Amino acid sequence: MPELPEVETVRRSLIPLITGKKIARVSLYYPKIINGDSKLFQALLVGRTFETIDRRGKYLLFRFDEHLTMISHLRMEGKYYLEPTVQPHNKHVHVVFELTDGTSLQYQDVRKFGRMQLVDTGTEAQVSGIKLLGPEPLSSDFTVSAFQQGLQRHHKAIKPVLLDQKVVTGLGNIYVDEVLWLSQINPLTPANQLTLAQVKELHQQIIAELTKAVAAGGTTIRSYVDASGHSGHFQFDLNVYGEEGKPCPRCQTTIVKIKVGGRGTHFCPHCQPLPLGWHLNETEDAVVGGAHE
DNA sequence: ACCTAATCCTGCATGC
DNA sequence: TGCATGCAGGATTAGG
Repeated sequence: MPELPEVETVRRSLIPLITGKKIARVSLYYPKIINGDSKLFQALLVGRTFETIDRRGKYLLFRFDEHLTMISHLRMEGKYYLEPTVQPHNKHVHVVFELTDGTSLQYQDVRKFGRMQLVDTGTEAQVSGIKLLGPEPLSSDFTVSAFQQGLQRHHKAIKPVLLDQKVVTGLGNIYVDEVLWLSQINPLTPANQLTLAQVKELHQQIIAELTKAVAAGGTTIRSYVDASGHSGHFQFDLNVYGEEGKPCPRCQTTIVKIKVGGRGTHFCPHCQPLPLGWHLNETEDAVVGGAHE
């Protein structure tokens, strides 16, 4: 599931493969991947040359000549790679960008959740999905005070607040669980109840963790690979995600998995104690209230 | 305005 | 073995 480090790794690995190449034709095998008019999408890309790729949060921004930008979100399992021919690699390839040199850039997405759309370069910031994104966590915009102000506006649990991309963008389910463990903050803690010390710690851990994960080429769980087919290495640095039932690397207490905001959530009940008033019942659901029956 | 649940999809794991 | 069921989840949308 690509989060910021994986999307960034895709961006970096894809740039040298496609820069300067020209599109001869676009084949669509699942038009729903395209937001807006899919015929227009195909027509506008013919004759365009890839210039570079930028990134905003988890969105890739493919830059072409003629002020054209293709916004692409990989969602769960989207992948790009270069094929030596124009034939689709397999049944999960939904978009083929045929290049004038006889090769093709192919987009594969087993779950068909990914989306692409074309905009005039420079207008991408107004597109829904990008418009409301919070600061880039690895940029100077992501300050402690901006982070604190963002958290202050939410009284729901910190986990869904970090997932919704508005306070800070780029974190997904894996890295949220990891940074909360690193910061020793329970995922159910109301965002506006974090102490200043906790906000500072979380801010620093988000930056440190994402920086390390980018350097490791991302995290490969299930299926992620970059544009050259390489797996990431950061899965070996995970402490809680997917580790339910195993000992916490810090205190040896058994890691538990619960649902928070509808998402699987891993944490250490000792290092990340539940907020006041919460407890886990026998099926490890987090519930509010006393243990009385 | 706020929050939760359902939605989209497929592959894989589980259970009978 | 085969079939049904459930689970995974990012972002959007529908509903309360």
